[in-house]
Amino acid sequence: MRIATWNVNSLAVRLDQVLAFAGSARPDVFALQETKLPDERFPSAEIGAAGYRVLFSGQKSYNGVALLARGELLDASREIVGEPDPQRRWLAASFAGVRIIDVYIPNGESVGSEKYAYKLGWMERLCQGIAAELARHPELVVLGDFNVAPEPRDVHDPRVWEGKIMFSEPEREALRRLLGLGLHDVFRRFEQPEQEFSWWDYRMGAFRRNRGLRIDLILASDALAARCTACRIDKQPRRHQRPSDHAPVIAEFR
DNA sequence: ATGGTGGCGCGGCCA
Repeated sequence: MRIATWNVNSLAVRLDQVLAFAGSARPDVFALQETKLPDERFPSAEIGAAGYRVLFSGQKSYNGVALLARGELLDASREIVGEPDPQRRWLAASFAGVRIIDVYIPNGESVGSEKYAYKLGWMERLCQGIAAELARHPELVVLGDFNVAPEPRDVHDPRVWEGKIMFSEPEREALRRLLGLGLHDVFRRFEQPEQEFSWWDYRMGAFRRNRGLRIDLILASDALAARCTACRIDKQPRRHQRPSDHAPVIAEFR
């Protein structure tokens, strides 16, 4: 099974890039974030014509998550259990016996802001929600845009980013608590190039200078991580005309 | 340098 995740920063703008990537990488399950589309505008027909079934949980202008799959998606959930949230950031479903949870963790704006408090609260609720899902589904993947770089090697310059949004200690601690449920960042189970990132700011030539962060993650439960055979970031789409600011991440499971 | 680039949608918010 091949699983991919990509923050597309507007599916309306990036639909052709999504279909091109799906056609070449051919993921069985493809999680999208920041679709920025209300459900009535979701391009189900175009994606269906490419051979994917779809689930989506969108809103106008902001947020929005979607799951594309080459087969049935069962037992869909659009809210963390017991945690209604008007911001569409969670979409879970089961595919071929594997629980797939697509998340778009809040950005948090800046350390100490109201949005930062919302982010830390959301991550705490996420941890509870994933614990509940894990209790029912031992084979589970949590993937998406986490808006947190786990370790210094996931940041182009840790001295610059220390204490900043996406690399502050409370955010990394919240991510460690999530991993502590029995999840594995599968990217780090394989040899990887140094300075390998998944997001680069649009400004200041950050991509050209590889000033990025690795904030797009695929986390697998113990049972599933044991079956992971590869994980990589595909930087090619970030080189396109009108790119997303994120690159897709792909993992293989036997 | 509180900048800069991009999406949404048409002023200002969000990332």
